[in-house]
Amino acid sequence: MGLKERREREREERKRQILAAARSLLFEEGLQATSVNKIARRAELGVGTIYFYFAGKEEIFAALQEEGIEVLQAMILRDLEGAKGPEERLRSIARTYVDFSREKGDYFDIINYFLSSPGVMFNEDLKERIDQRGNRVVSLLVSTVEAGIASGDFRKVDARKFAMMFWATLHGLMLFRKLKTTMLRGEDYHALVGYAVDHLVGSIRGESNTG
Amino acid sequence: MGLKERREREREERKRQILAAARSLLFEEGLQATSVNKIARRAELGVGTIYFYFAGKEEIFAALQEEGIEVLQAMILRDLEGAKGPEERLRSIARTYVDFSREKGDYFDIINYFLSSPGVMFNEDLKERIDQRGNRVVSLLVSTVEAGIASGDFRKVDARKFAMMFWATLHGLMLFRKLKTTMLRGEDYHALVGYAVDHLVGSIRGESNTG
Amino acid sequence: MGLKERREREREERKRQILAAARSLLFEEGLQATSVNKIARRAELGVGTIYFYFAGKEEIFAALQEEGIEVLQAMILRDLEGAKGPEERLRSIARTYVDFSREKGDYFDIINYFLSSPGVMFNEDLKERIDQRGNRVVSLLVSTVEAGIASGDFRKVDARKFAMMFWATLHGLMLFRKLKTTMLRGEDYHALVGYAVDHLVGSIRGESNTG
Amino acid sequence: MGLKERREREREERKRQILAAARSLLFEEGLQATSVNKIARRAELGVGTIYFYFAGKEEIFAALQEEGIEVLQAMILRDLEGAKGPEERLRSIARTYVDFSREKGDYFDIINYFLSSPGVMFNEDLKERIDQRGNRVVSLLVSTVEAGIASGDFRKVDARKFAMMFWATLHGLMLFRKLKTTMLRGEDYHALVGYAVDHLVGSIRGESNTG
DNA sequence: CATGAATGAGTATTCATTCAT
DNA sequence: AATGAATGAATACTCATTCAT
Repeated sequence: MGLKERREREREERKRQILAAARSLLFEEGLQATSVNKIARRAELGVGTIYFYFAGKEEIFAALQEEGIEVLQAMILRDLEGAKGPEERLRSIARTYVDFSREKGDYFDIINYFLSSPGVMFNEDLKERIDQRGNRVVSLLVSTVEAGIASGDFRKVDARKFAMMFWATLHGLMLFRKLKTTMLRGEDYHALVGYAVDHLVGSIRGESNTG
Repeated sequence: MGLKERREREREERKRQILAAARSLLFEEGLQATSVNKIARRAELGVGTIYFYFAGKEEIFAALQEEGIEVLQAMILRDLEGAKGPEERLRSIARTYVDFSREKGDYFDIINYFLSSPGVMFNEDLKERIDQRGNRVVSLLVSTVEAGIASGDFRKVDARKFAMMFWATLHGLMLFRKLKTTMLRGEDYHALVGYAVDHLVGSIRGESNTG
Repeated sequence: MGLKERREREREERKRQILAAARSLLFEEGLQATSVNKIARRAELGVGTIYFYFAGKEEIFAALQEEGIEVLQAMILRDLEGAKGPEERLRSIARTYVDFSREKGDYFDIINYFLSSPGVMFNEDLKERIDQRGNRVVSLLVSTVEAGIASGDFRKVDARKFAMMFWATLHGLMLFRKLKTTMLRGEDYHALVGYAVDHLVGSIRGESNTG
Repeated sequence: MGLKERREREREERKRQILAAARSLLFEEGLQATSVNKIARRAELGVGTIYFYFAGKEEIFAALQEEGIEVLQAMILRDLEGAKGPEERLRSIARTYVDFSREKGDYFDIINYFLSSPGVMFNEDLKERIDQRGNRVVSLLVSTVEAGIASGDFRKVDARKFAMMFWATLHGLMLFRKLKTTMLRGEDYHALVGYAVDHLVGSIRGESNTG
């Protein structure tokens, strides 16, 4: 069994090595320019080897997506530290998502890639993992909302549904960043995002706090 | 001058013919599989001819996007007819966007394509046109909100900002449809959308109606 | 006959217009990027019109080559003004060719294009004109040499052959400019050109002057 | 390690195969008509395979240029065998370059292609190799001149600079072959080349021999 | 005279994936 | 377990030229 374990460990090691290559390419050249051949070259591995560890290109990207979600989670947690009170926490998460989409644009792109590509489908394993990681992030939102409800800061909303909606709004707005030069020309994009967050946060504030 | 006019008309005719080919390909094979060569083949035209009428692939897609926005607008207007009152109108628009993203998925995809691809940029003319069409749709949202404010049904919010946020939320949620099999597994996607619309509509309802 | 003349004049006018467009393209985008369609667009003429005035692309380029040769001639004459004595005149011409190849690189390129392309052949008319212009430039060299011979500054060489050789050397050296980063790496290209001119000039200096 | 060696050998084999196809195309259809797709078809290989062995079109051409330089070198060495004395050796090299440009015109063209195309640049490796091969040929000239100087046949000139100039003159004159039907019409091209060689050789002949 | 629509073979290059070794 | 050679369809786009009007 020691053998089996070692095998397993080596396997994980190799996967990490491949992902490191893929990640550096992603950040250096962007999603589109990141091909399997390039990954192999950078990882100093044969192309075939890549396919031994990953079922295909999408799976590598999916792994990168996982990473991205983890990075996002870490950023949220980090920023959450200084945030006092449910409302401030909600705002903090929003702010972090905005930062994430700007500073870790390639991770954001890859998340958006899977969200936007109708064709791409994961296998069950992958689904499971994405599911978990994603939910962990959403959970941060959910529990923030729940905490607010418990403390009376927020109204009794369906915390999970609200969280999903909150995220959808943010994600949509991040895509709208591109409209800065067209539909949002002359308008203040940053103010729009601020408005949306204000509005959504305000929309669940407990009545006692509204007055 | 009759000649010039005829030329112009024929030119428009050809463009329509090319767009028809592009559109049918888009709907049959999807965005990704729609290439300039295929469009030319289907239109029974030389590839060069395509480039005589359109500056490049993106311009064809942009035209298709315009179409998509117009289709969306028409759908919204059609559905709006039966809707009485600002609130019901807002809900109607949301419902229509959901329908649009499902029934005219390829048009939705192409709109999302331009929203999601950081690299792609339009020339000024195109920007202008997209701008106008897009704003026309957003205007439907804006004026609905304004009407609601005027009638006292809605609170005095920034109508345009709220409209953009409303659209962002819907757009984000439409992308989340893909999560049905992962993060939203076991949850009711439809109910989520319903919840979001309810929440947003509720969030601007005039205080008199809230109680 | 007044009509005929007017026709002729208008025809020349149009050709000039086309060449102006071609020339500006040549200098802005280079030889390779200059296509007939682009020329037509810039000249605000139909493509067909271009073909009414020029037999084809090569003919336009040939006309540009003529221009280039004329520019070269003008430069040589201008620079020759200050040059006293046959030897200094010869050096002046050499210097001018070097300047021409650097400052009017696109004209140089087009001359080299016809010199280098084995396939391209002119019609008789064109041949005649190129012939004349080219000879006019070579004549400047020839007569400089002849003057030197007459004055005793130069030995009694075959003036025309020497002139052709002189030009061939210069032209070859201009092409070698590209070797600066390879074969001539670490060597002084400018000094090489200087050496060559010195050597050739020295090689025909009359014995009385050599001492 | 036997495997690695075999791989390497096979790799070289394939490259040779591709170059054979490219070479035969070059000689049959000329430089311009030689495209990567045609090379692939002739080599009975997929296009992608070509790119597996060569970084791109220019690299194939560069390899062909190397070949050409080697062919030239071989020709020079072969012809040099019968040549006695520095002067005769210099003349021999000149004669060979003339023959090379006529008999191996396509190799000459490809050498001229890299000399004439301002845009095309090699990578460092390629530079190095071209550098070496080119210098090997120039060395033949240089050492011939040096031998002449040592023997007192030639004056004490800068051997390398003279050699480069000598080559430049020859190369320029080879390009002028095209002028046979225009500027050199009625003149004896062959005599011009002969004159140039005579002149250049004479120009470095030691004084004792001049009288 | 002038137009400009139409062509379609052509360009270099990329790509994810397979499979025999 | 690992390799890397091979594929070939696919990509967007260009071009000189023709010809009916």
